[in-house]
Amino acid sequence: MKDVRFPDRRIAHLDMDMFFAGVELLRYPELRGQAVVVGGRSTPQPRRLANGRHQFTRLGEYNGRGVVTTSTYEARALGVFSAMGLMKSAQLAPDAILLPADFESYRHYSRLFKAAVMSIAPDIENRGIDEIYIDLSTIEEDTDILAQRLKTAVLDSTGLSCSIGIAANKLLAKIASDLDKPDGLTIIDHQAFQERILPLAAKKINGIGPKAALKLEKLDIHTIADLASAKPDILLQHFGQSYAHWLMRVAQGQDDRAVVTSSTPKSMSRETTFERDMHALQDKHYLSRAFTALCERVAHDLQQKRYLGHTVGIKIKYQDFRTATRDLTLPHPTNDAATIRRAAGQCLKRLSLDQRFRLLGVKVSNLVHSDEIEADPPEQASLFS
DNA sequence: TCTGGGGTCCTAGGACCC
DNA sequence: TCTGGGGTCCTAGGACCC
Repeated sequence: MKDVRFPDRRIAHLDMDMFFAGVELLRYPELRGQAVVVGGRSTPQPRRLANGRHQFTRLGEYNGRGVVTTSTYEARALGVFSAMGLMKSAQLAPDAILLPADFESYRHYSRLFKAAVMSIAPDIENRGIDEIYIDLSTIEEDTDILAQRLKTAVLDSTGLSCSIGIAANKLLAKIASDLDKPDGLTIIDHQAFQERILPLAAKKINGIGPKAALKLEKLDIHTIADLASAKPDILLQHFGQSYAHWLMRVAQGQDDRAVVTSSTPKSMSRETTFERDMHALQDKHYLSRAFTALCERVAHDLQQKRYLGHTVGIKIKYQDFRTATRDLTLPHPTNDAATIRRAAGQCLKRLSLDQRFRLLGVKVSNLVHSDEIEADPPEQASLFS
């Protein structure tokens, strides 16, 4: 049975509700209903007391660098959101509970909810740990019933709620999933597009970030409706040709991107922000060890996933937040820590290191899967020996 | 003591090749 | 020797997303 609201495709976007914090609440149910924040680089684990209860860290006790990874709705009500500096959020909500992030656990629950969805609708596209697109076009089932079944499957498999948006394409499904959070189910047909999408701020569109939004504001374009009725000349004048055309299309709710069910990685990287800003000479020994450790972690990641990379790159973020990158393409792909370390060292020499920096990163890109690599050809020398 | 870590994609210039 | 156009790879930076 085709749903008349989706004559062409029927795409869902499923977004877990405050995912990391939700997983933590499964572990510490006594925190339910409280302002809880997950994040921090040096956040201690809660201590288990003799009486079986836990002793938690309060946000106000935190000292150091780091940002909020996620927060419960109660914490958001106090103004504490993802990506906010912990020191700043501590001023807003000193009594909020602070928990360390446990990505191992989040990945576990991520696998659970994705498997639950795939048991009903196999065509999913991963968009990170806590959200997916689902192509429902080929499933013969009423949209509302199908969506409810998906939500129930996710809840049964994880104990966590999610929000689902359904529309004729990914663009609108994504916006829709955010409209009735938490535990939302939002279906966007033509009428809902007019009534609920057009009045939204332009930056609600995935792909219009802070920079583009600011430029649009200056052109007196605030909502998606404003964007839809903007003069093409104006957009072409202020944005590149291709971005301007994309803006015009998305403002009409048009998007024909496919749901991509499999993809191969393009790069793997590791980076670290130091507790304090580093100086290349004064902190030479510490930095050398940290640099090598990053290379080893990248190499380990590559080996585990069975990839090799042709290009090794580094990233530095200076005191003043300027970032600089350098990279080097090698004659042969590698996943060897020492080889990566040597190449990264070459890159580092090409950067100015007189200013202190707060972050150092190592990246390997131009990846090939080890299955695709032929056995090493015989060395030239051996041909003549 | 504001501002993490892991990614993707796009643009643009220069080298190099045909 | 000059002229030109197209294509690909490499490098650096930046916007954006979760």
